[in-house]
Amino acid sequence: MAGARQFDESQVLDAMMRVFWEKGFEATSIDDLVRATGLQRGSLYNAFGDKAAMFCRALRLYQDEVHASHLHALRGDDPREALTRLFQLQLKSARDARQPRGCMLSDARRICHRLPTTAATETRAAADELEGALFAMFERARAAGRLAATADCRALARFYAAVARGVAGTEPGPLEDIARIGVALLEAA
Amino acid sequence: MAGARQFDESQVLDAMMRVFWEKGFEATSIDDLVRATGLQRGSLYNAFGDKAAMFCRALRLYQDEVHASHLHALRGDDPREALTRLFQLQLKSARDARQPRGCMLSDARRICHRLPTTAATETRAAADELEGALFAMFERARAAGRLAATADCRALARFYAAVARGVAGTEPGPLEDIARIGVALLEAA
DNA sequence: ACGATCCTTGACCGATCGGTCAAAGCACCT
DNA sequence: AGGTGCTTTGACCGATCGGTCAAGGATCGT
Repeated sequence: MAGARQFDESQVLDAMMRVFWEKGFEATSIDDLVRATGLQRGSLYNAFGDKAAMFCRALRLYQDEVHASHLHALRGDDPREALTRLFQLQLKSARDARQPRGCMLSDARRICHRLPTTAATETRAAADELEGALFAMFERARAAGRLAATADCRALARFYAAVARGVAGTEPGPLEDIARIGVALLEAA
Repeated sequence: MAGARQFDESQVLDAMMRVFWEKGFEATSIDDLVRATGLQRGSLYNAFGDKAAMFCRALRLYQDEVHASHLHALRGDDPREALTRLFQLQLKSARDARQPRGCMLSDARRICHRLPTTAATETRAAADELEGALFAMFERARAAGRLAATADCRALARFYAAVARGVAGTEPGPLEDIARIGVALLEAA
């Protein structure tokens, strides 16, 4: 019954991530995690620490598996292509019934003042990454002449980051509309 | 000590609304409401019913006091003016330290599947009102020739509703940027 | 004056919360 | 073979959760 680890840590982390992603930090109970992972309470605490630490590990997995692809979509210096890629990723997530709706990061950001200090700063930093990536992309675009020299890259980044936050939980149909408008408006400017 | 109501119901409702607005439905405990209102548990339950009913009443007050002004901002057929008014309202809220950050409605929308049926449908309906008001405004604008005849009013409404959701909790500085871009992009199109 | 009715109060309920711990067991090192 | 060090297990902890209720007091109609 014991001696060495009886479980695959990455599988367990994946299960924990899905629960936190779906229900958020506060609404997720340890019993939820027990059910989802198949592990016992003691094993969870022994392996990860307390609830905040479990959330942190789950959040880090989310960053690596989900958020990283969003940041990667913003590569290059063509804002139209970059935004299209980002919206396409979000559309794919929205259409995938296996994936929880919403964004684990922006949910975490909103409640991070109730998290322990280290978890809070980590969450804040991660949540600000998208705006940073958007800003960098717009700056590359301006340098490449694909954006007016007078364009306010910071403001554009903040705007599209707000759009990205705002589409969390949206159904695929409306999300298609939003993506189309998001790209069209940028082209018009 | 008793006999007739010892409290001003509207004052109590206002206090409850602020708590629910700040912390959300799940993270708000009855004891939080007891502290915020000054009433005892029994009085709260006697006056309003259960926690979901308290939330409903608070949400209705939010609609009347806060959300209604947002819908009113979208009057007329000039999309530039309407959006500017909406963003100005949000900026004013963000600058007002007495008001909680974020939007009680979009927060409620996200967790409404955990509410009782009646509260859930009420919440959903209220949360969809902004997109409806945006749609109506864009249609008036198109009829008045202020928007291209080919403009997709539904898509535009969905897009700006997403922006409005996405700015929840944003600091005044970034919000100014977002408002400026939001209006500028529409003008360019 | 006197019930009837409503409100307030504070104790109380079972359930669940996050977290702990001793007992027991397996695996590895020497 | 026999410790040693880890994991697993399930019972257990105090705190808090949403919700209830009997007791008691104030107000009103009659």
